[in-house]
Amino acid sequence: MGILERKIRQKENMRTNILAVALQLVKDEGWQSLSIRKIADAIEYSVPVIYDHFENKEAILFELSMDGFRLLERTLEKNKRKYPDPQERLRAHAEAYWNFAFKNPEYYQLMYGLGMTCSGAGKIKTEFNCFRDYIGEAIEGIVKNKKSSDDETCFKIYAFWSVLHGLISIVMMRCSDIDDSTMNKKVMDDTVNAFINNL
Amino acid sequence: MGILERKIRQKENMRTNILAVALQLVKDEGWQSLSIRKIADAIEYSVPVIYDHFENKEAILFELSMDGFRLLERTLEKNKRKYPDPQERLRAHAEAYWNFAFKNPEYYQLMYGLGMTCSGAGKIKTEFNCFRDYIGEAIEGIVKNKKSSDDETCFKIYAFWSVLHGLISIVMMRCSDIDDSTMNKKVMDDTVNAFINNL
DNA sequence: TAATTTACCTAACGATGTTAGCAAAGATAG
DNA sequence: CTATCTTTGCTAACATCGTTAGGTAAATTA
Repeated sequence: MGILERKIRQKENMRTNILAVALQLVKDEGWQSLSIRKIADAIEYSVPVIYDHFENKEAILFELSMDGFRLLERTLEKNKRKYPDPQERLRAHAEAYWNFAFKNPEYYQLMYGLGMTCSGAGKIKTEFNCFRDYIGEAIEGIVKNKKSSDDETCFKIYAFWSVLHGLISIVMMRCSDIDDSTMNKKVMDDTVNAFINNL
Repeated sequence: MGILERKIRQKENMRTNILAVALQLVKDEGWQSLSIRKIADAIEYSVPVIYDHFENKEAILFELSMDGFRLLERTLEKNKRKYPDPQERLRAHAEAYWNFAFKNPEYYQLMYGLGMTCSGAGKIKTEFNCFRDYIGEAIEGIVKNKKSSDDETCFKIYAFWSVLHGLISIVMMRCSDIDDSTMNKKVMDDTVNAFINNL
């Protein structure tokens, strides 16, 4: 019978609706002002309904965080098919990571705990760290014909990721005194170039 | 007359006591659980007394953040006197930055908004960014005899800072899958070496 | 039609940041 | 010494937050 299916569909709709509405609220007003009551208002239901679909607020943040990682991963996966040359691929990954961060700052802040109380509190982190794996694969591709120990390769992966994440964080949290966004991007491009040339 | 002075002294004592107690609470229980009421409890006064000394909670966080920057700056200033050679100085600054972050994670998290709602919300940032200036000075010292444009030097400053801040953030937020702290330090040392050799 | 499950809401609890308003103690002036 | 005024500190409240208990009415099943 279709009734059960309809109910399941409705329940899923409600769930995705909550997530969508929460994300929109965050885009409009920032993470700090997101509240369960505002979500309830926006979906036009009372507060406890939200708790039929999520255990607590953190579960909502966790799910949104996963959405962020999935969104990023999709682009990286595309790059993997599009750029067989590992050097080009690494450049594309860096570009994608940068663009992702500044086109979806809400997601990036949530995923890496910038300027907000931590979401998954470490649950996600190691499991879901797509970027580390994707740049790791590319760097290994570049480095595999040269003499380079496993440790050295691992170090390079973290160094590469760090400079990207660090620069994004500094710019996003307004710690940088460079206002011009193209200028900031140039810092990244320069650093990525220097890094790749020295692999 | 000494009465006024005594009062001023008492008022200052109260103020520093609030800050000290807040910092201790944070060290014990983390930023997320710091509350005005807990501070009031700890100083054995009622809640509104706190508002005689600070405009709001954010003002307390701001002041603690400044303490953090001052604490870091003191070490950097020592390095400046201790290491006349800019290369050694830069290495010492990096080491100091790293040590500061992991000896005082509460301060570092507050200063750069890691895993917590932002404090000064950008007020401090550009004014008080001692680290940027200190490594900038050292890098300029290393680079000044080579052909290097102002832009290039500026880029290098941010690249250097980024890799340090990025790596610290990744480790501190448990995004890294390297557990061993000496191993993480080694990643930093390696990256710093590579960076300096390529200046 | 009666029983049961589901969907949803109102109202509350405890905790938060913040503030109004009052009481008591201290300082000052006559 | 007394009367005024300022300072100091408190109680009690407000609005907001996450979360949950308990009830009502509708939808489903028997």
